[in-house]
Amino acid sequence: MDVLATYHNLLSEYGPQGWWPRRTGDARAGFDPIFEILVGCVLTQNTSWQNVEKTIAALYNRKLLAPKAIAIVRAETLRRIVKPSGYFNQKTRKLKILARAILDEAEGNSTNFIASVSRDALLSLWGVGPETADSMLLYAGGRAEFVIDTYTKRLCAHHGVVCDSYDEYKIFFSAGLPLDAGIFNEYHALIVRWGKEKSRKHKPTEIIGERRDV
DNA sequence: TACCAGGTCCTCG
DNA sequence: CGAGGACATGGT
Repeated sequence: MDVLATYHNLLSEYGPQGWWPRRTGDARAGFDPIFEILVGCVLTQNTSWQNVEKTIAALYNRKLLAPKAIAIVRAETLRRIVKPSGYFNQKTRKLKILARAILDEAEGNSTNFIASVSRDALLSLWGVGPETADSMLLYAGGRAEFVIDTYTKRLCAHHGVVCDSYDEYKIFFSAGLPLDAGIFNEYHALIVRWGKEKSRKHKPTEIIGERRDV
């Protein structure tokens, strides 16, 4: 599997996917666009983005897209808002913990937090595993950390590549690409797009990308 | 009606 | 350490 060639093939097949960061950048009161990304990373764990959007919109409407607001809002209130995203008990706790970390370690400044936090520090937070940590660092922090998810593993398997661990997949992709956060960002989004396309019924898997294996 | 969705944690062998 | 189960809602 040629990692870079596969990227170009996916990009030409699907075009840019327009993930984070978004362009909505005006800093209205109670709205922190970087924090929104961090929240999205948690909420989308094993959950469709469509469901996550309901929660993000509700948080926005209630001016809760900021660490301080999440830290002080009643857990029961937050639980109801998180509900459409599933796992609402766990995710409510995860958001509270994340917000508290940003307050404690960066005075509530999400941009400073994600710019200075180590990957290990993120992983030490309850509810942040390797994929969530890398998503945060890549999409909120603009750092070149490749994100591995189930679709990524499927794409590899599709090309006859199987690794033993998250870290091995990550090394496999990182080693095959320029260390460019923009490429990592778009590539992961394209892989998700590919995975969705592929899993659709009535639409058999198409071979996308190189097959220089065998 | 089942299965799946941009995973993680906990428990057990 | 790896496998297996729990967590929960909404769309198809």
